[in-house]
Amino acid sequence: MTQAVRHDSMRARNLEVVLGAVSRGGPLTRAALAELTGLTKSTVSKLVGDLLDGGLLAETGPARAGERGRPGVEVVLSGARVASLGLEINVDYLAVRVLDLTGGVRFAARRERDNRGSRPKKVLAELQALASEALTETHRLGLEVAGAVLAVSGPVGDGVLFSAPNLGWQDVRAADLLRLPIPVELDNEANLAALGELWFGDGERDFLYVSGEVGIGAGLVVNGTLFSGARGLAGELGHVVVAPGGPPCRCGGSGCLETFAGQEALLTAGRASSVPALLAALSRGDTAAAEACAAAGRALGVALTSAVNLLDLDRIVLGGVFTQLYPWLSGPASEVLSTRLTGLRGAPPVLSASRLGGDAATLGAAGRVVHRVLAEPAPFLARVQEA
Amino acid sequence: MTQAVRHDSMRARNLEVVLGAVSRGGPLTRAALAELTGLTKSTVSKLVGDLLDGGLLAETGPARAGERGRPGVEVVLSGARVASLGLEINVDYLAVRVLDLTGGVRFAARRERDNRGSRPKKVLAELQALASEALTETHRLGLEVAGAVLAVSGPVGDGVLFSAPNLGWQDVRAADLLRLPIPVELDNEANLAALGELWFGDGERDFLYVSGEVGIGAGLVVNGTLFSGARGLAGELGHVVVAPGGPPCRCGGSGCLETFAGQEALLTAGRASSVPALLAALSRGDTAAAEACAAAGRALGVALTSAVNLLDLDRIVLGGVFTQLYPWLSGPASEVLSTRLTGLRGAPPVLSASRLGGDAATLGAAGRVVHRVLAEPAPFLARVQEA
DNA sequence: TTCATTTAGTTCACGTTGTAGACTAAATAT
DNA sequence: ATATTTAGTCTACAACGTGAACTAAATGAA
Repeated sequence: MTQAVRHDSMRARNLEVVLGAVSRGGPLTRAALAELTGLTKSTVSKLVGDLLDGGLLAETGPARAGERGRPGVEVVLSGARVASLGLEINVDYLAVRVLDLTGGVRFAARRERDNRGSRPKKVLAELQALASEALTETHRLGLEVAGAVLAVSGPVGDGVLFSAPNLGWQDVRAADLLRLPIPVELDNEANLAALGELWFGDGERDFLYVSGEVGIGAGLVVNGTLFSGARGLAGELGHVVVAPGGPPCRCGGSGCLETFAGQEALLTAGRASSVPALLAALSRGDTAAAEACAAAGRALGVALTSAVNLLDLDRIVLGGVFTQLYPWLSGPASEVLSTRLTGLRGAPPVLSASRLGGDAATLGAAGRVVHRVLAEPAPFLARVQEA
Repeated sequence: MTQAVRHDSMRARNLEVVLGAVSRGGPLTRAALAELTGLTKSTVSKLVGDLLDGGLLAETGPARAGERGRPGVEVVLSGARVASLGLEINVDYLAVRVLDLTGGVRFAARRERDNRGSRPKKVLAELQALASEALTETHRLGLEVAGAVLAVSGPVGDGVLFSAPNLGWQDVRAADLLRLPIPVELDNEANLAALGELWFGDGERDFLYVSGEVGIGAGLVVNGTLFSGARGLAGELGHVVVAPGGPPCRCGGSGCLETFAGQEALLTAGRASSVPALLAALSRGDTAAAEACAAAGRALGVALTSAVNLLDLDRIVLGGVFTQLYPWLSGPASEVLSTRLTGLRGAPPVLSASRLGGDAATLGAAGRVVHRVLAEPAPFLARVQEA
């Protein structure tokens, strides 16, 4: 149900509106903000004053426009008070990243480490060490950490990682195993990478991010918001049916996308022992490797056709190993998309490789906390006033 | 961007909250509303007073609770002021329905008519006559018509019906061809039927409505809201790929769901000349007809598997001709769903037949106008105060 | 029958918040 | 120097929700 509005929530909302406008619209003067939000200059002045006091905004000095009239003083997001922590567990590394409110990276670390088959407890202990390091550094910088989000690859619901095909884990409450002084939230890597791409990459308001790892996941962004379905399990692109009579899949079905374009299938077909080996083979012109990628690309094209028909996408970003394999995958995939989709909807969706690569997930994870602060700045201001 | 809140929009929002609470929570006293919304009794009293004056709420007399204390006066939605018009163009009929704010049917008419191949102008002229009749009757009842929505089967965007496979139409601005004294909005039949099922049938907060007509469309409801994708073209279930090498499809691809479970495919495989003929054959135990339905059911199961994996559905409602074919389709379809989905997500989604049948679309169309009034009652109240 | 008790709804002085316009500040143009 | 233009602040004011006191209307016990 929509919440009733009272005076305090009216104020909270307006603070949010001003902060949001600044975060989207770069440096803005109070006058410009009044114009943008529809609030009066005096109200905007008060709101901006509170946000400045709270350390969420900062003045950048006079805006020298060279035009007539008194130049306005521009305000921008301030990175001086609030920070957020993004964490990621991947097959072969652990990663941490601290962002300030402006989206600036304040700390980043990555520990290369083969997590395949390691027990959750052990991996999370190591991650906790890394996170503590990040927190110490953040406090040293005088920043207050507003929250943390942990990215794992596999379906997540209600704080539980149901399965992680790359790690061999099942039903792990990963965030609860971390002992940190701030609350940690758990989410799917594909979803968070999609958000990373939205906020820091070339994602527009609407696109699908495809994460090719051992399994294949996807994060869907519609209207600038993540779509996660009824129970948060949306985006299982890997088990979209590509050929009903195809190879059996670990999900119990057969002919899922994963059986054609999952890492295992790719390496087997390409006769390579690892992704780097596959890439090496590709760059020296190995035909088996190239044909393996082409086949995977065609399967991906079929699965994406279904996705586009259901979800009305006009942009698809390929991430994970697909980013590196992009030159060999994208041709066959977009050919399938064109022939199957142009009939009904004019132009087929645009395919592109992720620009952020492996950083997308931690950026999205930390970014989610940043955006939560931007969406609800009131508590941070109240705390200041108490002091 | 989120809009800034001012005194008038605060009031508008609170009116909306109270009205929404009444529309969901049946008859409620002012005291109960205060409890529910978190507003004080005095505020609720004022808001309810305005809504009563505006004719959107009505008092039902004292709530005889038999308990101690003064009994509260319950208020309910009032059907006495505002009405809405739902229109539908189907292959073999035109339909009109008028609902009041309470969801009560005030007028309904259906003109049986074979629209296959008729020119848009002609069909819409007939529909306009039907709609005018409905409007006259509505005015006679003293109701003010807040708006109208027209349902057509085929993808719709920006007021244009891009293609209607059942009618043979292309790129028709159907709503603009109607000359009515109220604005008419155009939307997809599957989407509107999904909303009809949500508001008047057994749709819960999350489900997929599948509309089996000549083409196969779908309407997705998530969290009580219609999901329509970036450009409003989501839900093209008919062109989800079921078998990449399958029969060619009018969309340019091959092996789409429509080539297995579309009306044409069904009738050819079942050796029947029409849907009634197919049903007759089925009920007398014709094996070709039964096998045709089973095959369609399996194909539907495959397409729905992809949809569930992408969208995280736990409930699917079959509408259109699939409602009548349900007994012969549902077994094979849900068998495919179970074997392909139980591995990853425990229980497979629940399949059911639409309870509203052919009424879903007009109900959803008119219901959408009703819900718009409930979501924004302020203009109706202002108009009263002017008088 | 009477009166205490309980719950519903209204009234009104008050607090919070945004508004409008006057006013001050700081730049450019003439 | 002075007019003009735009930015930002200040202040009286209005809109709206709040909260406590108050009235209304029921039940239950003496």
